[in-house]
Amino acid sequence: MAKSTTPTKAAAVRQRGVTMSDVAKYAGVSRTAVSFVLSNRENASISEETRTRINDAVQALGYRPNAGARALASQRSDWYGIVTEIVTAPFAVDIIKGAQDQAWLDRRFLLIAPSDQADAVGPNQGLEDAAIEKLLEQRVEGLLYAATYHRAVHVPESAHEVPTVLINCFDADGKLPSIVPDERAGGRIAVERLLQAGHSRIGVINLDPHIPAAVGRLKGAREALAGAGLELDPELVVSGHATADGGYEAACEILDRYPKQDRPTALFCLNDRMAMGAYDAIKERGLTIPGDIAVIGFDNQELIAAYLRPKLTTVALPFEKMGALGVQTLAALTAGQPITADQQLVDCPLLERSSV
Amino acid sequence: MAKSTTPTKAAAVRQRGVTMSDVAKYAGVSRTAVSFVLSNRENASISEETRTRINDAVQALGYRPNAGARALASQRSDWYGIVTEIVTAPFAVDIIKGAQDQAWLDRRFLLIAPSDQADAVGPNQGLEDAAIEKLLEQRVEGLLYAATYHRAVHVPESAHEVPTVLINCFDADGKLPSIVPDERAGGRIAVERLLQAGHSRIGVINLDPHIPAAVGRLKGAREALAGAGLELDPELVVSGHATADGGYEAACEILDRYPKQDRPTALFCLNDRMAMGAYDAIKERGLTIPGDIAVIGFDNQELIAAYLRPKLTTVALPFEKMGALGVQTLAALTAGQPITADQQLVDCPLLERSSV
DNA sequence: CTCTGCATAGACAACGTTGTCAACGACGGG
DNA sequence: CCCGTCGTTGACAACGTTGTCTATGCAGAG
Repeated sequence: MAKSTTPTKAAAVRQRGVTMSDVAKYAGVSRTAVSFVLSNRENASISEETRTRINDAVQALGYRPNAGARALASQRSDWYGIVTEIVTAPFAVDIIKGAQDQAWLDRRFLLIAPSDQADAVGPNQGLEDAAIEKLLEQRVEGLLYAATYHRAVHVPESAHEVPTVLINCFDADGKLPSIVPDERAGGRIAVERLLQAGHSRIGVINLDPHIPAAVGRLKGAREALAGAGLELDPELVVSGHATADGGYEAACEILDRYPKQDRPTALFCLNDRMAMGAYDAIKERGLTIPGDIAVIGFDNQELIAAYLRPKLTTVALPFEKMGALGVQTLAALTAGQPITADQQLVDCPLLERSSV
Repeated sequence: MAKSTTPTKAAAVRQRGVTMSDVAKYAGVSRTAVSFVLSNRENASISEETRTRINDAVQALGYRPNAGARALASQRSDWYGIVTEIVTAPFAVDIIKGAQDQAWLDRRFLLIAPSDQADAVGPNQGLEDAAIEKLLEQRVEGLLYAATYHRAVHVPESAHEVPTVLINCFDADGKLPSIVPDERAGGRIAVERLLQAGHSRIGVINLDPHIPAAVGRLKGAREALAGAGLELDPELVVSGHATADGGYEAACEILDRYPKQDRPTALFCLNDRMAMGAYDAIKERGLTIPGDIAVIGFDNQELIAAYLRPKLTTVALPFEKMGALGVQTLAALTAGQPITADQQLVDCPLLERSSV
């Protein structure tokens, strides 16, 4: 600390560019000494006194190391890049949050670049390549590639030049490590919850049956039923658009198809928006939730799940955790761990609210 | 373009660090020439042939300029920093999206750093300072400072070292330029819409009356009424928590206080979550929307407004636009425009849906 | 009183650019 | 045939670090 001058004042005085030499001069020591102290290298022997003298000088002058110069000289940067369509379609923002927090803990910086992958091949294919190119120009040490919904992706060639980890998606070419939600376990836990509540005839409002989310969640549902000695009645599985309207229609179909005694007593909706529609269908028929029909969702889209009446019990997608794990994995890779195409599954926790 | 070798192959061959000299050697020209072409400086005279030869070499070698070195040498960087609590509380993500898109257009990079401002002074005050510090170490040319909800903020000292623009908040010390939503015009347009639909007795579900959003929106509401020769009945303004429950309670109070003929025929809810609660209160009383009571919201929180039944007419907060405008303003400042504490107001457009 | 080792200094070469300059060969016009 | 211009070159000094190496002053041990 400079004795009486406030740091503010010193900062104001400073004109562009206090360098290491300035610090050295001010402290009356050599540049070498300053460099040693600042990057506290081990093999250096510096007396406690010089050390504090240098630190004081840093404070007094408001010295700020030039990250670019440092990266240039040391051939390392503290940066990771994340390229994601989440910037353009902010459904899974929590991935960024998780990654950002973890990066911050690791004292690293996240450069966020936009992507318009949206659907694999598109008019904006160029944007994504350009984004990665820009990131590589900044000499990021690794890349994170995140999608808004769980699916296979084709990663641009250039991403292979540095360690790359996929989040909420996986490599169609099977070369890169990825981190995805454990859809199967999620499906299982959802249906187990329904079974535990005494339901044995369970309707499923399915997504497009080809996407990984649907495949996994359904598989989990079957496992749960099998565990109770039951089977999934294919007639009770209805697919619909992944929207409230889609859910509404699917629910109508299931509810109207059977006489009361054969009607399912619970609905497993493969996402919360569809559950929202299902709510309407159920209420419209004068039925109550969860009294007549229990409903369980998937995704935990806060604004929906927490505000529906009754509040929706659902399985959460662990976006934040995936983001954090992505950074950790990347850290391991950049530290030299061999790159494999491992897929890490992250748990989807059940959030109990009031619809079961 | 390399004639037959695919760019892929070339890229794979390349081992860390193709430099400008490599390009020069490959193209059989001088480094100077390459530098001229790549930064296409005006005063250079380079023949078309050399130019293409150099570009080809760049392609063939997969040369990628080192952004750090460039910044070091030219004393300029292509980076802006944005520090925001939006990373931690992703309500207004669209600010980031807008800023990112605009930055991309300007061929600039946005470094996004987290903040926990949450409430001005807190245990995490340090995080924000550290974030700005980190950003300055990267030698960003300007800073954007964004909040999740419109309010006054205290910006850390160090932010004054480079041009700084506030988004969705303004400087409590009145020194920095800011970009905020035009709450007043928004309030006016909302109430005008109700008036236009024939309502003259309008209830207002207010936020905490001290926050800028409430002040501005109410003022706008009064102006609209005045324009129609009416006044705002203070009894019809009820404040509540900014939640669905808060809106529910406030709506109950307004609806139950009067006999049918004196009851307001429309509710202006100062945010969508409160409107969501108001919907419940209205429906509970057997009233219809918009038949018996028209409802208009504010914020346009998509997941709510677009999924309520009937869909909610609301005034949108122009997050994306503010983000973009922030970057544009910053560009002007870094280009040398003098820094003033101007506050730019951005329009809040009315989104017509079905609740009026 | 010399030897050893510690704390520091000073020099220098990288790192990959930008930017400025002086200079050169070739070519066309006068 | 000389001169100016065009297209280009090569040299060099920045930029702010890291990293490595040799030198040096000084204290304490033998």
